[in-house]
Order: sequence, then structure tokens, then C-alpha cells
Amino acid sequence: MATNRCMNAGCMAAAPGGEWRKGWALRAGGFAILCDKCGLAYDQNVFCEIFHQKESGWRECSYCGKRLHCGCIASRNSFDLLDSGGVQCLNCIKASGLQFIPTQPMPKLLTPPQMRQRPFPLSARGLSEEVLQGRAIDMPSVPLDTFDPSPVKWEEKPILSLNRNPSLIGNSSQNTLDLKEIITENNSSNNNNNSNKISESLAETSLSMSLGLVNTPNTERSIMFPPPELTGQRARHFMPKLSKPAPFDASKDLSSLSHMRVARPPAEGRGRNQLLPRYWPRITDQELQQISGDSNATIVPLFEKVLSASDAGRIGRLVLPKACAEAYFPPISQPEGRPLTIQDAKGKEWHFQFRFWPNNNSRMYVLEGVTPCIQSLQLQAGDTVTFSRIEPGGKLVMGFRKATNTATLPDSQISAIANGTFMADPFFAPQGDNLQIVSGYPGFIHTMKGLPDPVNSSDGDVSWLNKTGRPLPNEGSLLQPLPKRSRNIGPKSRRLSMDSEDALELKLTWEEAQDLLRPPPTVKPNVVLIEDYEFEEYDEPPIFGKRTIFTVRASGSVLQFFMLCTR
DNA sequence: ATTGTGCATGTTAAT
DNA sequence: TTAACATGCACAATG
Repeated sequence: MATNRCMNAGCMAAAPGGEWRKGWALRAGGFAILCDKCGLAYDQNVFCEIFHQKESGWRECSYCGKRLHCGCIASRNSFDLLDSGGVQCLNCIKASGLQFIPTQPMPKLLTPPQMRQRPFPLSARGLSEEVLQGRAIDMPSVPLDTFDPSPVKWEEKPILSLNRNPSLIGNSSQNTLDLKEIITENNSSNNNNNSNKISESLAETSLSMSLGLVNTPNTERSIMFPPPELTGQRARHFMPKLSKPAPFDASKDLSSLSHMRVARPPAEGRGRNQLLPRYWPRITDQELQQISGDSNATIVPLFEKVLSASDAGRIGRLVLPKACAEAYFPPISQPEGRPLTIQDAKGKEWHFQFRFWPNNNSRMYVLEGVTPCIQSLQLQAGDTVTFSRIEPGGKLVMGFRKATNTATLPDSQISAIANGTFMADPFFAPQGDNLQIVSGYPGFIHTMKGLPDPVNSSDGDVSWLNKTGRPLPNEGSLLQPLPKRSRNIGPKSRRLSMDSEDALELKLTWEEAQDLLRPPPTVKPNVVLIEDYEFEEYDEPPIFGKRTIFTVRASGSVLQFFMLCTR
């Protein structure tokens, strides 16, 4: 019987009864399941970092703004650390009626591989490793009775090197196993004691894949990394439902992934910022069940992609972050790839071709045939497409959010949005006030239900407010400018930019548009009467022109000149 | 002539 | 320096 163990290097305490259960908590942004001891140490260290370094011993409740005294250990009973970032005071904890839940794990606990290298990806939270060392152990921040003990399935053989994390339990040289080496050995049929150990403790481990979707009565809980300002908000809803099975069963297909390739860790390189779904659609159990057809279904955030001009253009090819494609989409060995059906939040299934191009001894993954989808969702460059998976079943779901109106943003933020770095840090990402999440589906927007939204319940508008309660900038209109890249200005970029500016120029009222249409000056109209209204009828097409010059005769009559345009 | 396809190349960020 | 990726571009397919 496989033995599940604490993922902390140097500990690896066996789970009681060989199963993950209450008392074994998700930590480190959901990337690790730790035993009580290690989990508490982690929490404590994070607290110390927040209180001692960030704000000199003071911190505000992420919900009510109440200032909390440091105390680190002593005050621990009056506030709690949010894995999503920030701190929640006791009053808010009580008022919310929610149990504090452990952060949802990444869909595969130790996948993607880069994340596996470090059970505690503290840098992703803006925390230094130093603060993790040598701290005392305190009470747990996660009530043990809320930990979901349901099993997690390993979708890929872990290649984690736990001994790269010396942070929590000091020197672990004796107790640490380099899993990567061991797995390699294991794969090469060179089994030994260590590989057997790992096979037992990790590779065959069945961990909870529940997403921390803990529902209390009348309560929806969000999922992964919910920004504090959004946590109390009403859930966003997926529309019902589809019927067809998923195009591929990730839980099955991906199980063989490790034998085909070792995906570059999404946490590394550019793609890493697209891997952290800071905003996760919160849906009710009922809705999730409608989508998945499974009462136990959970939704797993995979990754997101900020659409480039190329992605949103007419070519119909969406370049996928390599690491994400390899980690979360079915493995493909041939450039032709394979068809992939992805369901949107409205329930519509989109059929794409998932393939790659050989590129510099590497691969460039693309999703072909996205034009209908892009157009249907009215997406444009700068908007974000998100990919998720429903478990069980592995059904792929795509969502999106429109880019905010970048006119209000400084160039640096515009650029950051475009390249995906704007919300890079899940711990502090909520500070990005200008990034608004909306849905392109009116139905999606207006079918919110559940808990009253403390912010937006009055008018039903889902234009989410920022942390301070100030309204976010309006969603970009149809003339929403492209998120401009300050660099990489090539001919095409300029052309696209001009297109956008042209579009702005074409924002006209109906009257203004009418005003641009002029009858040919040399043609006299026939006047027809339709329902008591006189209409001028011309044999020649109108002239598209714009008033440019006005002059006044001595007699007082006005001459108006038009700049004639080609037609 | 236009659109689609496949690959190459330049830019950028991470290391 | 390297890898990722946005996009350029040549060629093929299609209308």
C-alpha cells in the first residue's frame, strides 16, 4: 500500500493511515500538502514576512480595513492569513460565515514540473526564502476540519527535487530524496530502494484533487487564488450545459504524458505568469454539475493567455504558451497535432486544432481555427482567454475577460497587461485596480446569483469594484484601444495601431454618420412621399464627405464646402 | 487576387 | 545567453 507523505523536504512524515486527511493542509499557494507541523511552520513564516517586513508590524484586514497589530503569534487568534494574499480579521471571518479554506492546489499538485521543484513557491508570493528559516511553529491557520481529504490523482510522475528546498526543516541532507533522479532511475528500470520509496510515497500517491471548493450552506466558495477584494463577491456563473464528452480525458491522457515528454515548467519563463489564474470563476455546485454532469465535479484553472494582435487577428491562430500547452493540453507528437474541443462558459463547444510548429529545436504550440470563437466572443488583442478543466472528466473549458480600457493606464501597465506580467504576483495582484474582469456574454454577466454581492448587488452590474470600493474604469467600449506595446513596433504593429485609431475616428452617432453622407451636388433628387414623410431619391450614390469649410456671404447665406472622399 | 499554411526571424524577458 | 513567442514572409491553395 502506498504511503502518502508530507511534501516538505526533510520531513516526509507518513500520512495517517496512508491517506491525506484532516490535519494535512495545503500550503504554499496550494502547491504542497504538508503535515501539521510543516504546514504550521509555513503559515507562521508567511505571517512573519507579512507583518515584519511589509508593513512594520501593522496590517490591514483585506476586507474591512481594520488595522491589526502584529504580534505574529500572540495575535493569531484574531486574524487569519489568506492564501490568496492579505489578512482577514476575526470579525470578517465571522461575518463572512465562511470557513477558512486551504488554498486550492494547482490541478496537479506537483505539476507542472517547475512548480514541483519547490513545494513552497514563495517567490511567487513575494516572499523571500530567508524568512522561512528557523521560525517557530504556531497554530494552524487552516481549520483542520475544512481540509478536503478527497483523493488527488497524480497525472504525471513527479519529477520533484524536494531537496532543493531547505527552507522549513533545516538541513535535510539525510532525509531528502532527489525525486527527479529517482524517477529517472525508476523509468530506466533501474529500481532500487529509493525508487521504491518514491513510487510508494509520491508516484503512486493519490492526493486530493479537490479544489478547495468548500461549500457551506447558501455559500459559494471560490477557488484558486481569489483576490481578497473579490472573495466576498457573488459568484460568476457558467451557463449550462453541454452534453458531449470532453474531447480528451485529461486525467487519462495526461497520465501518460511523462513518458512522452517532460514539459517545461510553466512556472518558468514567460508562461509562468499565465499560469496563475488570479481570478477564478466562482460557480455554484449546481452549475458545475450542469456543466460537468457530475455532482462531484470541480473546476480546475489551467492557464490564461493575453491575446496578441496575431492571436486576435484573422489568421485564426492562437499561440499557446509552450509550457502551458505541454502541461495542460493533451500530448501531441506530430506537428499536425490533434483536434481539440473546448467548451466556453456559455456551453458552446468550439473545435480547434491543437498543434505545434518546430521552432529552434523547440516547439511553438498553436490553437488553430480560433477565428469564429474570437469573433463570437468579440475578443481583441489585449483581452485574456482562460483555459480550465472540469474534473472529473477532463473537459476543457475556456473563458475570457476583456481588457480594461487602457486609456487610463500608464504605459508600463499597458505593456504589462499585454505581456502578462501585470498581475504576475498572486499575492499582491489584487492591488492592480485597473484590471477588470468581465464576461463577453451578456448572459454570463447577468446570471449571477448566490450570496448578495456586498459591492455590486444594487444594480446587478458586474463591473467589479476595486479593493477600495472605487469603481473600476468602465469596460472598454467597442472602440477599446489595443494594449499598445511600447516596443516591438513593426510595420504590422503600426498598421494595427492605425486600425485602432481609425476605429476611434469612426465612433459616430447615427446623426453624425448621416451627416457624412451628402447627395451628389449636380444631381437633383426625386421627392417621394412615404407615410407623409418626404424622401429625396437620387439616381447617383451619395458622396461620403465631411464638412470642412464654412463661409458667409454678404447676403447672410451660408456656403458649406465638403471634403470629398473617394468612393 | 486573396487566403491559408508552415516555417523563419526578430524582439523580449528570464536566467 | 537562451528560450519563448509575436509576427513576418514565402509558398501553396483556393476563388
